[in-house]
Amino acid sequence: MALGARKKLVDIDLDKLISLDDDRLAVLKEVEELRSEVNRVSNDIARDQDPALKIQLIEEMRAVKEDIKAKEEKLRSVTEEWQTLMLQVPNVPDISVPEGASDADNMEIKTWGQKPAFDFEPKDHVEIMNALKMSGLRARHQGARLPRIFPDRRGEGARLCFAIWNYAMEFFSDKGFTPVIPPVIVRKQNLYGTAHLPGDVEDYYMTQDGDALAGTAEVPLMGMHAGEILDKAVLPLKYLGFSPCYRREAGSHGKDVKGLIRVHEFYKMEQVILSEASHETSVKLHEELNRNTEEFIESLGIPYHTVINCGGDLGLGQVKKYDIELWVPKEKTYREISSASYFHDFQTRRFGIRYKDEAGKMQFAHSLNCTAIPTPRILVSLVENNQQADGSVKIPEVLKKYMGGRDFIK
RNA sequence: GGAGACGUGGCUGAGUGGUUGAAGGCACUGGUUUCGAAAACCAGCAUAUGGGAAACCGUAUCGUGAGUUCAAAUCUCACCGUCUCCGCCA
Repeated sequence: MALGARKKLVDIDLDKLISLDDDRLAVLKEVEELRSEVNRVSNDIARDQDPALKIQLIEEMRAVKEDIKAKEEKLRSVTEEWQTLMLQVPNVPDISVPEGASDADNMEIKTWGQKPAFDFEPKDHVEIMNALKMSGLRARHQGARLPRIFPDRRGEGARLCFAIWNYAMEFFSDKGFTPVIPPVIVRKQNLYGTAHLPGDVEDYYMTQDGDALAGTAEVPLMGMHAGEILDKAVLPLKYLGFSPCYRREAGSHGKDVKGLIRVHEFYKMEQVILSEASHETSVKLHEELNRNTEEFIESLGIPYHTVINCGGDLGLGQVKKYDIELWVPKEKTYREISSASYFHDFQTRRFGIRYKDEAGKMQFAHSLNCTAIPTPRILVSLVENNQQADGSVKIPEVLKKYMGGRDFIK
């Protein structure tokens, strides 16, 4: 655990946690012994017919009860402290995860596609989309600060989004995913379940009722089966969630804010899987999830590379993560478009999602998730890679039938 | 927004203060029977946690949390949720 935490650069005092746990168990034992006595004597009181003896026993138990109250209070405070620390304990990263502090240390493991060679000066997506009236991108959307209200997509821009959604719906349904349109107003409890919390609460938009707007469909989709005991035969459960996503991006410090790269409100299709509790299965499904999205991007013909995320770039619950990053010609760099991670039973323990195995033993399921497609971020690479000398944008073959059979947006 | 009803194990459904972790049924598991199956009959069958090699024992759990009591599924309060009717809206 200590090595795992160090690899993730998570600062946690495990020795303190262990000693807190010892304290907790010691007090718990005392409380349970006293409760046991009360239970035993209470039964005697019920059975015994002698009124005088009854009164005596009741008096005795009254005193024991006071004792219990004091010890329970101690148990409560120790447990609270213990719980707070427990929630900060990270899942152990896989041995194949490279060391590193930030996304700069992620390792490229694959590249695909031919980067476009333009015989004209290429424009960035803001210029292209403005010229084609695909969005209401204004000056304030091009600055160094992330605008609170983000640009719309209109006309061909809106149509292109629907084309992508429709195509993605078909593509991922064919791979056995059940489409779900989940609620995005979620209880905070669900954010603890997915291990987005405890973290920075400032990252979430909250409602007057204390609920949060989810930053990804992963949150409500995982919550769908909270507390359930699943039939093993239904595993793996594969869902394709489609939802708006809300992120305050409180800690992004003006990074990647230009145009449609990073926005507070976007739409995302997300692959979520609940599987049997087997490391081998998790690994297999993880590769599969990531491959699904790679295939999807390949079918759109956009050059990309895949990286394996380093320890410092992993979330609290993630065992391993791949990011797919698409080529952005104008910036001459790759931009993240997808994240595929698996969690073993880290999330399902918190949600209480279980099933009975062949031996009749209760098991916590494993969970995984991976971006299918985010809009509008995908538009950045799609538009820039497919731009033509005349300012038009070539529509990828697979999207044509959703764009009225046309070849270009002009 | 108004009025009422209700939340019990994988499901269904009894249970209004005292060996009730919880009757009965369904489902499931094992057995008897059968050439095999069905049916029938018999037996078993909640979860978490602490101790134990195990058998087993302790504790907690009847929507959630608090309270009353020697003792709570059962009484009180708050919250969450479901259902029905009315109103409003689409």
